[in-house]
Amino acid sequence: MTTSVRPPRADAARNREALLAAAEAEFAERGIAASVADIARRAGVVKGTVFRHFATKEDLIAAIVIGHIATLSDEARKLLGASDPEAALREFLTVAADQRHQHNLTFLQTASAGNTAVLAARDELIGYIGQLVDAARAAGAIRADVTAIDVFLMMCAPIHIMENSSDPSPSLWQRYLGILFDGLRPEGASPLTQPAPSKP
Amino acid sequence: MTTSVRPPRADAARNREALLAAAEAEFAERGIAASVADIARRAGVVKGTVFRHFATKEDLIAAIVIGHIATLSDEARKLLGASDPEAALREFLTVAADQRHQHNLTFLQTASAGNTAVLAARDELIGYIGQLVDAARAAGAIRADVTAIDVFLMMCAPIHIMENSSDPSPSLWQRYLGILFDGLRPEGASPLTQPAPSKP
Amino acid sequence: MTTSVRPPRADAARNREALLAAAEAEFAERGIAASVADIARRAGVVKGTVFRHFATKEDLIAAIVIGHIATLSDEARKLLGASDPEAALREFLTVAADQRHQHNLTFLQTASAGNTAVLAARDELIGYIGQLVDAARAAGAIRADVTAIDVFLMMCAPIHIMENSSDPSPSLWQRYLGILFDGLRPEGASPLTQPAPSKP
Amino acid sequence: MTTSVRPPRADAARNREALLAAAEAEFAERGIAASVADIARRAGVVKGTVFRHFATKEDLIAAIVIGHIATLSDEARKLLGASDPEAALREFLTVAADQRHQHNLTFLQTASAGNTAVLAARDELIGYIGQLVDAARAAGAIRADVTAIDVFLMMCAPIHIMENSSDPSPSLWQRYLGILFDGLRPEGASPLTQPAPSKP
DNA sequence: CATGAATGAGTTTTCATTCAT
DNA sequence: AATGAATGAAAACTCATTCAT
Repeated sequence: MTTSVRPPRADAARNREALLAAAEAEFAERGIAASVADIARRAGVVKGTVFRHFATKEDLIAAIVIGHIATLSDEARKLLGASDPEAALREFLTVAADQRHQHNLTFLQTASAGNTAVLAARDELIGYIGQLVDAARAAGAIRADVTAIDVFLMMCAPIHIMENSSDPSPSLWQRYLGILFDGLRPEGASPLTQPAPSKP
Repeated sequence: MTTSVRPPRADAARNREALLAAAEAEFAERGIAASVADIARRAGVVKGTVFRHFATKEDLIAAIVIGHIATLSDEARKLLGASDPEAALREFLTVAADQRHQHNLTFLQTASAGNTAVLAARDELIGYIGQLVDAARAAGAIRADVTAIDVFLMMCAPIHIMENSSDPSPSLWQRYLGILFDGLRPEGASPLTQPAPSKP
Repeated sequence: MTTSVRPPRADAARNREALLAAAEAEFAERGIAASVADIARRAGVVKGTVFRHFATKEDLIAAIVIGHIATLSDEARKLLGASDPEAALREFLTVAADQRHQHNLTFLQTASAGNTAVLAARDELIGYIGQLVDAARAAGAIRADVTAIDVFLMMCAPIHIMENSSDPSPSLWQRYLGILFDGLRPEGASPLTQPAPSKP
Repeated sequence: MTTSVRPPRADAARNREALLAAAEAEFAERGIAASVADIARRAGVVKGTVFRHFATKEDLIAAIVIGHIATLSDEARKLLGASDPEAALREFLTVAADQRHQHNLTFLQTASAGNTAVLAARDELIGYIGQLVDAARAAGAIRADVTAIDVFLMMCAPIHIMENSSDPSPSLWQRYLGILFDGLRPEGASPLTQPAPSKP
């Protein structure tokens, strides 16, 4: 019976959440240089406890990244039934960029690159993106030669572009999302010399 | 006649070049975490020699970045007189992305963000880009609302997009440069909600 | 009853003591140039452990200095109730010089000059010295124009004088303490041109 | 014929003086941590040149110390014929402390302990001090049991005492020279338990 | 004689991770 | 399950000294 009460689990779960939140905050403030010790302190636990929950600093990063990807998957799923497929795709990209911007964590992506759990979450997200893209393409809202993988790969570009600026206005990414989205539309699309990637 | 003066300088200059090359290689392989010790070893010198040439790891990074920016400035200057302004701008973006791709060093940009020498080189480059952009705009090849700073900030986007892929084909960036450039063209351009940044 | 709690603490406390002892020994042998690595080796721990106990080399030095000052404060407090105030002050200066001599650490004083914890301990000590001085002055045993701060500042002088000798006899400092103490006594005291310092 | 002109020597001598001056200034500003490189830069020469003149950093320090000792020897010699032996001794101690204070170099003493050239200069100085002391003792101006070596060893004490203060007034040392000198006078002198050192 | 580049050992400090309690 | 002390490898940077030119 897994329904039997196990109070310690509640504590552990709370610690896990506290750690994820603390880690996000520390990484946002101090970049990849955030230390496990600082994260533990911020979460109100001791260093050893971090490693009980996440075998490795990399695992902790992966858990954060997976959380963000899952949020995006949820968002994409919600948008699947939308009546305007173009608006739905645009909304998804807006939400994705906004999330990346608010949790200034693009660098964590790199740090969790090969992690298999991240890859699985990513593939799930790409599935949802595929459905958004297919609907938009069917509605003539985006060019024919653009794929789900393309959109997934381009998802963070507005934030990356913005990060090249020394002192950007906080919503500057919207400008570049606009330009990018125009590039995705069928009007004025010129043929692409490179084929779409088969794997993300 | 000046070639006969100060032979030791030749050695020092050779070391400097070797260090820059070794540093680029190490940074490309191991990211920003590449250590000065490894760079020294690769260049065949001792750690202390690195610091004789570059007072700080950051200075070394800045020297690399400045080198790349200077190369791009040269390229842009060469393209200023081109007869086809659209092709010239596209060629510049192609060269820029190709350079970034061959020396997988986008992250060094971030690491040298505040460096004043880098800023100066950057501003010079933006000046040249501005001339390319003005010419292209005058020729009706790009949308009216796009500025030199926009182009500068977007320059690395194709590489960043490509880097999100686990196993990209080596010329995948060309695909995204194509999409991006389509976004820069006047056909099908939709109004941008965010104003252009006034400073890079 | 509290002695049975937290055995690991005992280990840590032992390490802390070992580190302080090792640091004193190394500093005595090699001066301020003694390295943290050597101190760790001597204490039988690893370098990292030093920094777990003392965040900084300076903190370690401060801990040593504070320990010595505290010992002197204890000594001074004990002497407060003595029946012969002159003997009490002389005894205090003797103990102080002897301590300084046995742990040849006058230079650590300089190295921990600005440390606030050291300053607090110092001020406490000066308070006790003040009481010894007042009692001695009231008994006519020392000149009227000498203050607690004077005595505190002069405390190490016998050791400094002795250290100027290449090969002193181990109790040579007593000779100079004698001369100094004669200078503090009312007999033959000539007026001082400089006022007493208001702060140590 | 050593009288033949050797212009290069003039340069070398000038460099030597510049180095000594620069070294004194650097040591005064940055303590024993002053680096040979900084000294060279300040003297307007290159690091290698420092080592041509002084085989070792220690040798450079020794040269400075010897210079100061020689100045004191000159001063002592001048005072030998003074009519008031007490005033002469007091003047010598005043000049000595003032010199130590103006060139805040007590720490160099320690760093050049053991150097044979320094020892020789020191012994010469002690000889002159001996004559001053003998004259003062003959005049009844100082206690019978005090020797030249005592005076030599005590010479820097006023400065050391003053250096224990965090923020001393610049002439505070005069206060402690006064107290110390009172200790050297015959009035109120109590017997010393330790014999005078036979060697400095 | 001077130059200044190279050396290499050394410094303090940081940090992810392990492990006894 | 949590604690927090210990580990040990690594990092950036400094400096007195040597030596080819």
